Amino acid sequence: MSTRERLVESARDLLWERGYVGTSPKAILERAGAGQGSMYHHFTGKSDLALAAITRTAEEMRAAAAAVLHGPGTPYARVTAYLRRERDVLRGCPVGRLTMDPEVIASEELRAPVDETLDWLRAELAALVEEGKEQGEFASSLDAEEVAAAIVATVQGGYVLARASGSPAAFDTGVRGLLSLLRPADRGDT
Amino acid sequence: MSTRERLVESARDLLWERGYVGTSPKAILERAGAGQGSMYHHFTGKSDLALAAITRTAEEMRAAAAAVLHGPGTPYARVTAYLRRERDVLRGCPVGRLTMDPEVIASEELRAPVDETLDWLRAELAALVEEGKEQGEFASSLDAEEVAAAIVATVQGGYVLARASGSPAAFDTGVRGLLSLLRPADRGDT
DNA sequence: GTCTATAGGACGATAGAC
DNA sequence: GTCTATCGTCCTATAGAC
Repeated sequence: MSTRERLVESARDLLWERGYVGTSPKAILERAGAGQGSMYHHFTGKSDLALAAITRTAEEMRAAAAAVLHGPGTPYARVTAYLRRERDVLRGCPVGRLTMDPEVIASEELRAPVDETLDWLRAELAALVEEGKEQGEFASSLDAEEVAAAIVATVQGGYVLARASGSPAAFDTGVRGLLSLLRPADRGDT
Repeated sequence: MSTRERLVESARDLLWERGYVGTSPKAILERAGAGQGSMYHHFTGKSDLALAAITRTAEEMRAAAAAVLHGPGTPYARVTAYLRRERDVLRGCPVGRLTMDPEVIASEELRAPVDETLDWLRAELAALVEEGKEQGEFASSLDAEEVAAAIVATVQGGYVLARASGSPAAFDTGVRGLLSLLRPADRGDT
């Protein structure tokens, strides 16, 4: 792996773990096994490297979500698969956690990939819910955009509950609650 | 207000805005208009002051939530009132945001008030949902604990969506989605 | 109880050798 | 392209005067 590549990957790890404010260039360089010169050769500074890292993380997250959302099954089954897919729950969402970072939010450039990713996810889920409504799987009274926002919020908030309690169980409990509310009336399974 | 008091209030503001990692003693002192000696006289250090600040924030949050949750109305009405109560949405949740802070999560002492507050909120909502089930307002098939977790998660995740998009609207959209899923079948209003 | 002075190290960035 | 040296500032904490 090239030095540039190692820098981006190290920044991704640290951004996930400690956020932008909590991540120093020095820590990134140590993890990447590179000197300061390498970083300032490939990037203009901390924020430029962070942008590359965040952009890649956002891309990977979209790809992973798309794999499940565009998978097989009814809309409800695909929403379920998305909510239940394996997650490093206690590490939190590598994209969503950045919204709590004051310097990410203050920067149009750094916030953009975060916003776009969550917005894309919401739109994908909204399309899926809409499809479910057409097939009669979801109540026609539901607003697909609203329900999609609630789904994304439950996932993001699930990470908060899990990290607060120190256990992934809280995430799963919330997801089960949401799924029970979403469950088509004519189904009795779990 | 005493110097000690001003220190705690300044720390609360900055912890909310920038988190633990992003808040320096110097910034707290400047905001409080105090010298370093004052802080180290009243507290053993940054984490001790942060603990006092977090504890107070947690207490205030519980009191504010209790006022709505123990208010008048049916269980569904009270859940609605809780979800729709006025919030500084773009500032995020002063308690929940701390879960994204690596040093808060790493410290049993700092994490405890965060965990207890969210857990208390979940239990309060669970009791309310249970009450609603008994009154026939919520489906008896629902698990109160699970639904309560989904409600808390939606709120916490709503802050994430709002901050990502830079607009409080995303929070409200998610809340409307959750409320539509929770809404008793025999009701048709909004 | 509050102040200023100071410590020793980390912060983010730049310079210049190789 | 990568390195080390250095800059000026900020970090958290301690010392000691008042």
